[in-house]
Amino acid sequence: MPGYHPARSRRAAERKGDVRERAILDTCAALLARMGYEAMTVGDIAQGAGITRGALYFYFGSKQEVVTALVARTVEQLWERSRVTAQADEPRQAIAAAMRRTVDLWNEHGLVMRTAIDLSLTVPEIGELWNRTADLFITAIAAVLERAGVQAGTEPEQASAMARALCWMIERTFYHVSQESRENLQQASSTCEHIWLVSAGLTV
Amino acid sequence: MPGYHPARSRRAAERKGDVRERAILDTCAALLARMGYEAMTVGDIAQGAGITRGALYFYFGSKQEVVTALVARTVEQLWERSRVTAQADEPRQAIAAAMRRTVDLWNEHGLVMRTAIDLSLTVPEIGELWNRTADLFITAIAAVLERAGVQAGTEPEQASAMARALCWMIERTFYHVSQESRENLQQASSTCEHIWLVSAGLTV
DNA sequence: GCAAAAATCGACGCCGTGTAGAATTGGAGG
DNA sequence: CCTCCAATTCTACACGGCGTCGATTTTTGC
Repeated sequence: MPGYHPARSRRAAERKGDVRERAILDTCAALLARMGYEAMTVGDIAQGAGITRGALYFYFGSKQEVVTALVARTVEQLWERSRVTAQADEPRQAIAAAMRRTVDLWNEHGLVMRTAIDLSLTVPEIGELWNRTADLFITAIAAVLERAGVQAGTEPEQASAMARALCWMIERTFYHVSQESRENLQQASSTCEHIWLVSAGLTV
Repeated sequence: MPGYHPARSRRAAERKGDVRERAILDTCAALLARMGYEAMTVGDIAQGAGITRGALYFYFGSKQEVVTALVARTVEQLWERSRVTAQADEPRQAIAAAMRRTVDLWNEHGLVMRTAIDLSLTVPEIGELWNRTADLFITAIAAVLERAGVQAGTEPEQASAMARALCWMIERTFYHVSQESRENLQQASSTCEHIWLVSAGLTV
């Protein structure tokens, strides 16, 4: 494209900075795993990415912004995947499939998801991101419940309210158990699935 | 020994320091409510308690220790109360009573409990405290499930595993909703109660 | 009333954050 | 090849919070 006008901004095409930016986020994820949010210092991230603190502040305004970007990157993958996923129409299968996907999700992104949950309170930006993600799940759960015969609505015994509670149950259960072994995660998943089934009125 | 610096050791009855210590914890709770853990500085707590930072460090070794003490104080009240509470023997009533007590609990101590949950990861001491508290609840829930006919055991569809998931559901639901209104808290409680009932096989 | 212990203070050093401005690189155009 | 502008990087600095130390004042026990 000879007549290509970049006009402005780094978004032209793969500047050096884009690579660095990714390197920073990757390093951040690694350090997050190794020593946790509090202990991780901006200097550590910079060093890990092969630059100095000063250079890092060219890309991100603060430590929080770095982590927010990391969470955003991860969460967008989730949204992407959930948009693609087809909805099975038989409730029992839908529930089983959903729990299987959830296990994969936490196996792959457990660390970042835990961090997102931890920082939801202190970093409003991350809280917003995570809320939107949770709402996706709640809506999906509610849809399954309704298809299984639970009355729609937000009253305590209706689909929306129950979906919200079930979502928190799953989130918290996986949050805890994903810090342990994968076997436990599978077990916990089965338990959640069972409660979800029973709540949908699908008792054996 | 001039170099002797006890961070926290007194055991004769009601020294002046005991009053101060309580004042510090009370101030800490107030500040926690007004501006949250991160924003709250050791200087703020000291000032609120009418002393200087230096003096505060005579009572507590760090900001974390202060909050840990606050959580410990609150949590001990919970243990006290749960020990006193009689166990109703009819499952339906037991569940209703438990949820009623949970609502009271979160209305009264919601702030500190939320803080405890938030800091469970970063402050091991607090995590330990909160885990022990959660175990109390899990055991209680499991007992009710078993009395309602759910098979005892830790396999996915047995009482212990289900109790754990239900506990996390309740914790997380109340955690979120206790930051909002009391009406919502009542609603959420009903939802949790319903799911608990259904999980116990007590449908309608 | 008088030592010893308890409690308080003010100042210091450390570390991490975020900012400013100077210095370097890299690629498009003459 | 040289130049210029923007992108990128660095070094140095100021700020603020944390935890420590030694000195000082207040209580407490006898």
